[in-house]
Amino acid sequence: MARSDSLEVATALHRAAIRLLRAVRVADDEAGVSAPKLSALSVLTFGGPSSLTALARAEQVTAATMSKLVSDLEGDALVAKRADRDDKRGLRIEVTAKGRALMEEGRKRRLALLNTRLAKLTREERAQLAAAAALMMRVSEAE
Amino acid sequence: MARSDSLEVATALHRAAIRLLRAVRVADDEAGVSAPKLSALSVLTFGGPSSLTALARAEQVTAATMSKLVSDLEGDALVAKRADRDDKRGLRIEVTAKGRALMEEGRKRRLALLNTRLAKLTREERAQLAAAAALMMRVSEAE
DNA sequence: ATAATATAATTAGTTTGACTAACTAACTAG
DNA sequence: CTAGTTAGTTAGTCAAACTAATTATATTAT
Repeated sequence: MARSDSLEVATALHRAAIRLLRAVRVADDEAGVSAPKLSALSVLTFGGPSSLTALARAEQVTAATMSKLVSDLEGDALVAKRADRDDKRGLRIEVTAKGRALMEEGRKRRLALLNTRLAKLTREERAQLAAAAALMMRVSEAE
Repeated sequence: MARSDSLEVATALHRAAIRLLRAVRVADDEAGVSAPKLSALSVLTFGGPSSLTALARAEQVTAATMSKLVSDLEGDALVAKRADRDDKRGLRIEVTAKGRALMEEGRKRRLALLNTRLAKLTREERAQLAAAAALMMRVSEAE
């Protein structure tokens, strides 16, 4: 890997991301909540309550897409929608205790699948992946 | 990142992979061929002709899913299906010249989007991402 | 040799998550 | 106060994933 040329890196990362997601989908299916939903729950858990628009932006999807996701989550009592105090158009979406529990559950299931595989890597390789994940987030950010 | 604990790494990678794919989807949409299709084309280009089952396994999807993808690709003349010489049930799926060209085109478009962002990283960081991509492929492999 | 089983690919039908477009309600500037 | 903007929803479409069922061919066992 002498040059670390952008085209190669982009392609390799793209393929690797596709594979990784397909590999963990199995575990996510078992959790009963899909990856996008777990991701949204995770944002709400670690980032706190949020408006729909902000959540959509954080997850890089349209408001319409997020509206549906949140409705589904609400239907399963994993999040609660409350009216914004100041802006009557606005929502304050927050995770419920059940949602938090299920997110942790999902994380654990995902781990159960990935753990065996990550365990085969060295400590250094895992650290490398962790660092790469941070870089990927930066690279994926909007301009 | 003192501990590089598997749960954290798994979660971070998962989220990073989701984000990255959503970020590049924009470019892939422009290419006229979706990420899964480009991925299959890429496998066929670099790995050579393949049966449907083998291709499905390589892409970690069911045969039914791959059958549809390949049919669509065939409809656009990006791949050709030929009967296997030895096994009349089997297919020999190969990329056409058009398919190869389009795959390169897709790669370039993806690059146009990611290039600006990857360019902001240092050479070392890009190398780190390239190495991470290889690790992700290993981690995503079936047992 | 033939019957049973397994494998390759396809088809039908469902689900999920993504999109755009069109809408209502509410806030904000001029 | 009316224009325009912003927040969220709804309807309708599409692609990609799944399972289950079907057809055709191969393989294995009796």
